[in-house]
Amino acid sequence: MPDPSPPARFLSVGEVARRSGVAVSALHFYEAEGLISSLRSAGNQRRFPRGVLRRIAVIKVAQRAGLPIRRIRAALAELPGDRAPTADDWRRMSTAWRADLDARILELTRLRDQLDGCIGCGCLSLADCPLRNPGDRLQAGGSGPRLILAEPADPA
Amino acid sequence: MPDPSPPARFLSVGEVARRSGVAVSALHFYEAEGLISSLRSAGNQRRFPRGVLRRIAVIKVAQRAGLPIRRIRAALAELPGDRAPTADDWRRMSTAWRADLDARILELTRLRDQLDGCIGCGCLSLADCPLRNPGDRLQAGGSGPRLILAEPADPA
DNA sequence: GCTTGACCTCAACCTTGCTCGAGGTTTTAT
DNA sequence: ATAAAACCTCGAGCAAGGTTGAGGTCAAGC
Repeated sequence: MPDPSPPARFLSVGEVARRSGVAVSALHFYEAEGLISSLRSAGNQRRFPRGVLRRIAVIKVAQRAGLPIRRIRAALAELPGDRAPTADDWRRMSTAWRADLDARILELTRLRDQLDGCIGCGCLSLADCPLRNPGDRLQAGGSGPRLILAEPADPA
Repeated sequence: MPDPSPPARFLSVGEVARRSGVAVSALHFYEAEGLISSLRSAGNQRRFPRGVLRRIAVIKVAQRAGLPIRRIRAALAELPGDRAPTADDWRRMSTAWRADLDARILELTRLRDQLDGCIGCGCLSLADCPLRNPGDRLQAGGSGPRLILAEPADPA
């Protein structure tokens, strides 16, 4: 085996766990989900290329941003598995995620502003409160006021 | 039989579902979780006071803000079940939620700014990248994943 | 007075992102 | 050579926030 003083080219799952702060079970899970991949030793133990640490860092950032595994997998699939990612690789990925982040931030900010506007007004009970009609979702109805306060049964 | 013109004082679960846009099963769930409550008819069917619609509106807003059921239940517990909530009731509740929203918005915004600063730099692989060391160790990832506090990332 | 639809309870299942344990093998240290 | 630590697979379980279905009851219309 190679001597341990220079950084080993491959890492065991335990080392990756220690260095990344991610549990071994999570690494197994990530591999099963296709977020990371490994070679196997003669005895069937995982051997991760060092680049896996960077991939895991990416995964953690993406999770902070609230992205689901599917999206992360899709993004990572664009990154090269062998060579180090180029600046362009990062840019594409982070740009896509920025859009997600922007959308989430915008929604929360709008909600907060509406909450501010509604503080103390109690208008949640009214049909025209912006908080109650986030996306202008108006249920289609026949005739008459078909908002929250409609009385008769009105099956679609 | 009661004439249907004046709004009935009590609503069946189906009516509440229709008017609130929440599934009957979810209403059962909310009741089991203590978010809403009902009386029962002679035949054991749920009869909701009209105020339940407002409570459900509150629940939906809180969920948009990303609050877990526990927090929503705690907030609703402060609201009067019988009389209509006062302006002060709303203010207390929305103020508390605003703090949550602010925190979430702040975290996402910071993440976005860091992502901008790191676009193309590839520095995720380095120990001093701000994205890799959020400073605050709070990285609860939504629902499901447990809180994993930072371990010493490669101190040796 | 019967049929239909809305309602009841309770239990099982779903999805996401993992963790935990059993039972067995490999690697490492002495 | 051996003991301990690390690793393997596979299945079950957890937590949140519900949905779905079975089996049975209630209420309303004709």
